[in-house]
Amino acid sequence: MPEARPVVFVIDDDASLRRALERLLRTEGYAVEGFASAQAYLARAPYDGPGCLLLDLAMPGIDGLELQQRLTRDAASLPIVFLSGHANVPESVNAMKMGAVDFLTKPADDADLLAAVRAALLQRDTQLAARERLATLSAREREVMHLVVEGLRNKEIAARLGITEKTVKVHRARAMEKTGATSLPELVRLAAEDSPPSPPDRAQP
Amino acid sequence: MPEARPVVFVIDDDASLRRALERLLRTEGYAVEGFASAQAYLARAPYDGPGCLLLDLAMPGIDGLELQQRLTRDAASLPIVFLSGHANVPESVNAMKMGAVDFLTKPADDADLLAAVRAALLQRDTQLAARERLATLSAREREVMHLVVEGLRNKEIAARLGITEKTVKVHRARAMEKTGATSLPELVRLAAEDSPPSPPDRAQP
DNA sequence: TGGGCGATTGGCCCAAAGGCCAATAGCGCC
DNA sequence: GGCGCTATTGGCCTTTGGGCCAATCGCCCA
Repeated sequence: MPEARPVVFVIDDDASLRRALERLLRTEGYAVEGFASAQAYLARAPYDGPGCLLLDLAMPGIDGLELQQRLTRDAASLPIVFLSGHANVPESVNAMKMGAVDFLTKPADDADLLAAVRAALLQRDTQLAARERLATLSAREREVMHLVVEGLRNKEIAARLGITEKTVKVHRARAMEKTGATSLPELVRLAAEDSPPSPPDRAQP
Repeated sequence: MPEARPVVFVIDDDASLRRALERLLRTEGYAVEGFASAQAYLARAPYDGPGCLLLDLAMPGIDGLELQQRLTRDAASLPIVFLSGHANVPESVNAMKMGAVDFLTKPADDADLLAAVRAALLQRDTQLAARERLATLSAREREVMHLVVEGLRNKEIAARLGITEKTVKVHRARAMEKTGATSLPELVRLAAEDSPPSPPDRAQP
């Protein structure tokens, strides 16, 4: 575990603001990485530990909303807190519909900002806990798990996959064991936390 | 079924705007009820059919956000689409965090408005479908269902409730039958749609 | 007071899910 | 070639979950 401390990725073209945010966040015990543009962030080596994004809306090149869209496409993306100076209502609403954790306006109150970051990191923790447990599953185990969670009986899954019911039982048991789920309902909820690239349940524009 | 057509409740203190919205919505085939204030809406006989709210933010007396908070407290509330003239970003973000379906600004494009209403009604349909199926459950059946969904085995539920495992089986079977769930995972998802007074998963301010 | 409904329980039996031990086969790596 | 991991399958036995029929009891309503 080289990454015990959560990392806040600050993406804002205003250098002085970045520095100010870094100071604030560091004193709270977070690791911070600043980027002057979305491109710079995208160029960074992928990160999949605990953390979140603190993202400016208006930036030269790729703007905040566009970056959000790109990142949200894959499920492994970090929760995003927007921080913007001259945003309008439609932009902020869109960002929220796309799954942003919060949308703050500059100048933001330190307490609000830290609260939003905490909320984002909490969300990330939940995400990671689920993914971590699902990560050790083999492809076949994951496949069986999904069918189980859809409500198919072992017999049906076996037919669907062209294998024996016995084998299904084995994969199913391993999936339960590896994920640590102690009941079917628990597995159902865990699996739900899996694939969800789409934000909660709101309509997409 | 006296209420086949969905009802859009328009709450706005601007009478002429209300009339315009009514015209637009009626031509789309919706039933419309207009109110000049939140109080007027609250005074109306409770409605639990298909429908949604089209709500102005700034109004004398109880404002839109406050009404949303009151309504959101109970799970039976209708989905809300905000429509506001001079809203600022924090207000709109709060509304979204509280579970609003959308937040439009005046003057709103007809197409956007109708799209938002459609999304809200769709959400309502899902809500209703779940509640309708859960409505016929007796208190005991519902109680057992919740424990089942939490992952307890029949034997444990029996001990918890101080009754026989046999009885638990009966309640469980009835719950499945009444809700139409054909598998445990299905029941889990159905029950999740039940109690949720809290908006999806975002942080509450 | 009789009927209907929900809560409880029993008995019987069958189907589904899980646990344990063992064995074979294919693949990639040391 | 051998080791380790995953996929598959078999057999056997136990635990759970469900289905069917039947019976009591308490309560509320016509």
